[in-house]
Order: sequence, then structure tokens, then C-alpha cells
Amino acid sequence: MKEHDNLKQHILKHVSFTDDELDEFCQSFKLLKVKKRQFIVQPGFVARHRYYVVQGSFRAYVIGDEGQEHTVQFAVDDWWISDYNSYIFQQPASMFLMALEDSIILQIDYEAEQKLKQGRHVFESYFRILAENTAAYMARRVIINLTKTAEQRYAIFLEGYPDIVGKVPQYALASFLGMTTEYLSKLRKKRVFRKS
Amino acid sequence: MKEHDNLKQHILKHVSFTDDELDEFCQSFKLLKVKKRQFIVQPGFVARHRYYVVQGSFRAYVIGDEGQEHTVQFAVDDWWISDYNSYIFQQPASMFLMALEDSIILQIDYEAEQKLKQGRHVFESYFRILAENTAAYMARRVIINLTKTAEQRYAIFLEGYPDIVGKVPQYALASFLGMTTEYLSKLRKKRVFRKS
DNA sequence: AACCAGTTCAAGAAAAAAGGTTGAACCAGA
DNA sequence: TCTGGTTCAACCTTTTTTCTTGAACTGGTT
Repeated sequence: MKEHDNLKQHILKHVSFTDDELDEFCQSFKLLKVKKRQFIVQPGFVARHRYYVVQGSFRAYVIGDEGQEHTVQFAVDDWWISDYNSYIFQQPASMFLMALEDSIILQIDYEAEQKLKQGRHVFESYFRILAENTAAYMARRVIINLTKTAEQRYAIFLEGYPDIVGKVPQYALASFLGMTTEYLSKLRKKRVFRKS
Repeated sequence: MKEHDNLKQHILKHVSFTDDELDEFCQSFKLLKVKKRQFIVQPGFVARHRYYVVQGSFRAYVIGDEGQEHTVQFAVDDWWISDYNSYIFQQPASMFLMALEDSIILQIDYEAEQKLKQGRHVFESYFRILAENTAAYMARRVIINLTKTAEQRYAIFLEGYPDIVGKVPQYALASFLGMTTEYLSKLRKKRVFRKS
């Protein structure tokens, strides 16, 4: 059960669970291995799970009207991900959620999560904190996208998530930051960003 | 609608439909283009469709306990395919069903199929025949796998489906025939199989 | 009118992955 | 102790994916 330890660490960063609570909580999670390029959420299907990435990386994206892919979210080790609009409301998803490499995840299904939340106050708190963090993060993203230039957006991302920049394909990052892959390529050549 | 003609031909090989029946039947099918390596069925998701391959090729496989891929079925032009355990019982799939090349397929969804079958006797017959053929084919496969040597299995397949052998990757064929890719590679070098 | 931030398009280069082959060593059953 | 096969590791070839570059263009500033 060593994979569950990562999750336990993550939990303890945010709230205090007793050992028993940690175990009870973790029992609702199923370990899953997914291969590169495999989808764990697809448009049209309800996202039945929320995922904690033990190891690997994922990318959530939507397809625009002209067929362009827009990356909505990344997730790497120790991150949570799902199509929240689908998961929370149990409606058909609009996103693709795809593994960028062979990965190991822990998944909890919707019903189990409801049961946990109803069961104990601390469990409820943990999910509340997850949701608040996500909401706050999304709000920051919206603001950045509205107010910053492409170059600034890249700089901010680079500073905040240097590990991710190295891990995900550049076209995915470009579409996350709202610019073309060519332009990002050119940005990265600028002396400012050359880290040699 | 020329793609539907292939399907019509296929139908008429097995049963007699009037032109009206053919049209009514075909209206339940949606034309779909899928790109190489794209999945049309994935473990965890219910297979909501049955697929008729107009043009292209597919491979259905499962992942064994140690991560090995076992090819369960191929489908090329004019073949039907799905994860039948998932489709028929509308349960989450256990297979990957992936395009081996850019392909064109016709898909019918579960509900539409039920409606067709309830609607007319001849439609019911056609699906019955499809099912019987699949059952019989699977039975033959099981027997061959139990009673023949690797070399014989390859020989039998080569005779029965020479076109497929040329079309699918060798590792997929090896895993279909229940042998390692290395061994198949060695078998193919034997004079018996060299067709030069 | 020229400038800036950024896009589109096309061509190519570079890097990574997929697919296939080979040989050596091993193993289990007839 | 054969035979029919597997495993493992290395290696090669081909295909695909990803990134880069340059040139030409756009729309809104100055």
C-alpha cells in the first residue's frame, strides 16, 4: 500500500487525520495504472471518479469549434484532477483527460466520496479545502489570462511550476497558456528564459 | 451514403432485406472517421456501440496481470467489432479497441439496435446470425489455441486470413496467436513461410 | 506610417517511440 | 536429451511526434 502513503502525506499537509482516519479514508481509493495516451475521462461519459496522481502526468483538454485543443489543466505527481463539472454534478463530461505518460493513480468514485464526506467532519473538511484550493487557483488563472501578455503568462508559469514545464510537451503548455506552439518556441529562445 | 453500401452488401450476404428495410436499417448507423491509434472502446467505459469497419483495421486487446497485451480480436474491412461483453450487457469494458490505421466505421448504439431488433423479424435474424457467427468463430479459436502448436496456429491463421497478416503489426499478431513476438519473428523466417 | 504582440503557414530538423530481428541462455515436458 | 518454446538484452529501421525557424500577415497602438 505504499502508493497510498503519498496520498496520506498530501492529506496531512492540509488537515489532521488520525491514523485510523487515514486508513478509513484511503480504503475508498483504488490503485490504477494507466498507459500513456489512455483517457480516463472522455466527452459524453460522466466522470465517475476523482483522481489523485501518485506518479505520472495528465492533461485535461477540450476541443474548440475549429478542432483546436485547449489545455484546461495539467496534473503531475501529488496532484488531484478530474473534469469537475462532470464529476461534481454527475453530468456528461466535456473534456478529455489523458495520460501524458505511463502513470499510477488513485481513484475514488462519486458515491464513495459522498459517503466519506457524510461520515466524518474531517473528511468533509479535506474535500472542502481541495475545492477551495481549486477554486482559488482557477480564479488566479482567469485573471492572469485576462491581464497578462503571452510572455508574462509563460514567465509566471515557469516560476510557479518549473517542474511541469520540463515534463509536458510544449504544444500542450502553449495551448494551456493560450498561445501558439510556434510563439512559445520563440519565447523560449529569448535570453530571459535561457537557463544555460 | 456510399459507405453504407458496404454494409448493405454485408447484410445481403446473410439475409434478404428489401430495399426499404436496408435503408431503414442503415439509418441507425452513423459514419465515423477514426485516426490511427485512437481508442473506440476503453476499459472502464461502457461500450455503447457496435462497429462495422468500412475501411481500416482495428485491434481489441486486454492487459494481463503483468501488463502484457493479449490481442483478442482483429477487424478489417467488412468486419464487425466491439467489446461484446461490454456492449451486450452494457457493463464497463475490459478491453481496449484501437484503430491500427486511419479508418472509417459505421457505428450503431445500443438503444438503436434494440429498437431495430424489436421492429422487424428480419433485423432480429441478422443480428442473430452475427452473434452465431461470432460464437462459432470464438469456439474455433479456443479449440485451435488448446490443440495446436504455435507454428500450426500461425499456419492456420496465415491460410485463413492472409490479408490480415500483412496488415497488422507483428507483435499484435503474435499476442493474438499466443506466442512471443520474437518467436513469431523466427517462425516467419522459416522456409515454409517465406513466400519469395 | 511604422511598431508591437502575436498568428498562420510551410518546411525541416531533432528527438522519441514503435516495430522488428537476432542471438544466447534457459526451461519444461516427452 | 530433444523439441518447442520463453526471456532478456541489444540493436537496427522506420515512423511518428514534437519542436524550430523563417517569412508573410493582422489588428490595434502610437
